[in-house]
Amino acid sequence: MGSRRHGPGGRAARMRLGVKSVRERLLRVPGTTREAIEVQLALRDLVKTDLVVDTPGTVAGVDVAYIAGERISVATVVVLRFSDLALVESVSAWLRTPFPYVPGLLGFREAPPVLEAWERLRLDPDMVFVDGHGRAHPRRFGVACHIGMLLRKPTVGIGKSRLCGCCQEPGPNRGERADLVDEGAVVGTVLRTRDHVKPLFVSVGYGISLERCVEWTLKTTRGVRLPEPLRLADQASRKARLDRVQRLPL
DNA sequence: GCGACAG
DNA sequence: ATCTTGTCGC
Repeated sequence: MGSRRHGPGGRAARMRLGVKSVRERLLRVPGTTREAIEVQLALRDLVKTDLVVDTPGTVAGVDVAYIAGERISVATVVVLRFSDLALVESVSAWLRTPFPYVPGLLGFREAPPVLEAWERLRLDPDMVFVDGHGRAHPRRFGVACHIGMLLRKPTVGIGKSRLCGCCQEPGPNRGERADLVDEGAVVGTVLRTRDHVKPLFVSVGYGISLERCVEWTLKTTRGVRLPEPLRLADQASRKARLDRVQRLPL
């Protein structure tokens, strides 16, 4: 129990900010892009990779849809049983969109509505899949890190297209991969989840290793390119969006 | 100055 | 992300 092994993500960093302050910074709507970037730089080194993780019992998928020219955000969280990927819970919440879309600052836009939905959950998922990059981000703090740190859950970031970094073309078959390298660092894995289909960009969101992220991504993907938690979240998200339009038309 | 740029 | 019809293919 020495005071030795406290890296950048440990006690020292938390004492500089305070865990409460971290939550506030993650949820406060920045007034400028400059301010948003400063928050990311202050929190990037608090992204843990060593949370205690057993094989998850349940896994969540989160996604956000937009209405009326993006003025309203509809967030959805689905929960699946890890063993058979059966859907066991689905909740949604809508919010006035808090922040514009700016590449690299997606977390400030999607975290508020996602938290709103998350708090309506009856279950407490063991891990989370987020639709967007984690550390495969110019400042190593993509939306998956933002949401993972907020929820304090092992989180995987899944991007459908590249935000930063370079990579070789992975082999053509499911399971084949290539490192995603940005400024000399491996920030993610370009992973083929289906034969001859465009690969996904997998990266650490929060709490776990990149290897574990890849493992869980493959274990939750069947038949289609996207992992089941995200496929179902995407599907439920569109339904929730339609429900919202019909109830409170614009 | 020009191109790149998650969802 | 969203706006949008049909269409080519397994």
